[in-house]
Amino acid sequence: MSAPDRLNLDPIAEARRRWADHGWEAAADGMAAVTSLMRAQQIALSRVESVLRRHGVTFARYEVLMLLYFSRAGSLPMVKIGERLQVHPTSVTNAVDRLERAGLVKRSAHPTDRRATLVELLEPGRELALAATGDLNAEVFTDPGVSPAGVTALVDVLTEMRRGAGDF
Amino acid sequence: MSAPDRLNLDPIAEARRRWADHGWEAAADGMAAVTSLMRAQQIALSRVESVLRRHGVTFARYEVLMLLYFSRAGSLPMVKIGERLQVHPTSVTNAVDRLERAGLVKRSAHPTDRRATLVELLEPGRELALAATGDLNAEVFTDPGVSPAGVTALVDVLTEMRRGAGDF
DNA sequence: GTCACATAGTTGGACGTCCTACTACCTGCA
DNA sequence: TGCAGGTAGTAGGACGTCCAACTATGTGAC
Repeated sequence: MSAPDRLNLDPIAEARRRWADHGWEAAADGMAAVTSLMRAQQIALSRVESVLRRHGVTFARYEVLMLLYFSRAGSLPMVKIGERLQVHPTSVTNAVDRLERAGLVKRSAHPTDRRATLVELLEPGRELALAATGDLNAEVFTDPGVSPAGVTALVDVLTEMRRGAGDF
Repeated sequence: MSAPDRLNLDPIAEARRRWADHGWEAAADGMAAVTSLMRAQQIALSRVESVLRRHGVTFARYEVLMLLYFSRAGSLPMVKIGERLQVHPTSVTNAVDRLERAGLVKRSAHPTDRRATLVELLEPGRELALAATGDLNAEVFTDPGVSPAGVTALVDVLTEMRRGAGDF
């Protein structure tokens, strides 16, 4: 081939250029940021899920297990789980259903509020959480795919974004 | 209350601290980065979807429309769409099914490869893409929720991450 | 030329997320 | 004390994503 055998360009950089070319300069950077975020999350989630799959859980369920693991009593009301993880109540119901069916957690009555349901971490759940964390730490978190400086910058920017969205 | 009326702390910063306390220092930053990414994506997607809902499309389908809008011929093979958007072929089938049912795109035969299917942008799809982009630019992309410097830093870090993952 | 292998697209299923709607229960105000 | 309004949790449904499996078609090596 006479043309420089140019491999694929970055699709997001291309989109950003097209945005600018169409007179949308003011929005081009934001578009690139949002689109990058979508794709990077997909990449990170995929890496995480491939590790967790060996343990028979998904990231959503793993997060529930870790939340319970770190909780003082080893149990939390459903609504607290939803608040901490920033997900819809029905997503908590879904995750707890599956964790309970797998024998990793147990639902029990709240001692004072009969509307509420406590989710309690069972021993198999605790063991799975620790084992999965070991693998995640070794295979993903110690090298998340960006330089240490990039990691810091990333967390800082996203913290700003989350705070602006009212996350905390 | 005598205690400093401390509002909710950042759940991710808390998790990071717990990670360090448990002897997982080497992984704590990576964990925080990945978790931040998950949550920030959810926030961004939510903002985008709330705008697109008015136009009757989702972000996945909007991306297909824009890809066709920017394509030279106004049409692309399914597989090309999947490659550019980095999604599974079945996700493309799903999105094109719905776009076609809505009269926004049309499937047609590929002129030389009988295995392939071309997706062609129809006039209503082109108009919807432009109108939705106008709203997205005005309501999300011009102010994505982080400072301009943050936007640049974010895109840079995520580009590094995507390149490392073999995205382009 | 043929056949093994690769590629394009679809179908069916699992899973997570959200939304709407609904039941059960709690709480504060009149 | 009693009722209105808020809160906890669940059911059903829409949607996107992936995976596994399958059909149809293209291609290269023998």
